[in-house]
Amino acid sequence: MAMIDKNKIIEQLKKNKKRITPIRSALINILSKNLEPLSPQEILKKINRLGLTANKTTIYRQLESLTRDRLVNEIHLNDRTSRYELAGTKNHHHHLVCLKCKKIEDVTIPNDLKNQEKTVWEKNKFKILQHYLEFFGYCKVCQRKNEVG
Amino acid sequence: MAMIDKNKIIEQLKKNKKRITPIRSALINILSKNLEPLSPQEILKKINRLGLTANKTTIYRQLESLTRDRLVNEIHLNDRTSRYELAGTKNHHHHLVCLKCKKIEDVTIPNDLKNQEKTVWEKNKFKILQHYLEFFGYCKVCQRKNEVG
DNA sequence: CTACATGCAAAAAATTTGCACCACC
DNA sequence: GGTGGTGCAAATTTTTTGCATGTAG
Repeated sequence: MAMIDKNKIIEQLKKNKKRITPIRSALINILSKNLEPLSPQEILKKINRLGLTANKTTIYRQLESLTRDRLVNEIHLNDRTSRYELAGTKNHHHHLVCLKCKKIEDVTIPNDLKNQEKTVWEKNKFKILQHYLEFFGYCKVCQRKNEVG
Repeated sequence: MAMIDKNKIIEQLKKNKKRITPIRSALINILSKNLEPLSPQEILKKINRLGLTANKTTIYRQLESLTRDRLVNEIHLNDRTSRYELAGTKNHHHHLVCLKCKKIEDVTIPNDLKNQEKTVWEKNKFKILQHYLEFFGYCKVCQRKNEVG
């Protein structure tokens, strides 16, 4: 998976009258380099590790703003924090969360949930705009480490 | 959808050396009568409304205990709180979350995600133990209220 | 310059922990 | 009567808000 095209994001930000500040830039960099969705705290740590001292409030506000602009997606896995990943430049995908090592992989599914969504429409007349689908289990590596419990 | 069989739960609780206290009983009652997954606060309010004054700590501990015993499932939708629903007596299902009125419906899908899970296995060699699938959109009622935005 | 961003402090919300007391079984 | 269960207070964690100040465009 190649580096995500940051220019598109910058362009979009300018269009929305958002400035390219050091912190926002770093945040987008971090999200684009990380394959896993990150929590605000994780992002904050990574930013601080770059020498940029950012305040948690700023991170929350950035993430909120970027989510509103649909440049970032907020997702909820089975822990009690929100997680964020770049949107738009990534294709629609789902996550494989390893219950052992906590690693999170992306996965795309051909045709995705078209059939299921059709079923839901027919059954419930519910108009689906989006779905979240997350899988939990054991990754390739952890399956090998003898027992899984 | 009929009333959920509480006897099974009671039985299971006894097997696990858990007592049938008024609060636990009320909690299970509430979860069994509610079609939507509830947050700890919502549960607390409902319990208090029954005249039972319960402490939030107790609710959290009950939910943790019941989740450990697999009598209750903890799920995360797109708000920032955990939600709980009875497990076991309900079949595997998913949720339709209305973005307008916030109502949550259950939905079951024939064959569920068998094909998708097969694909994931073939692609990633990830051993899936469970999945969460939640749909977001507009419910039948809210679709009618002219515009959706 | 000026609208957007940031930092700081403080509040609010969500969750956890310690300890003493209480009550099912 | 002994092992859970509960309440209360306080600590922690997560998220939000208000206000003064800073800075990119």
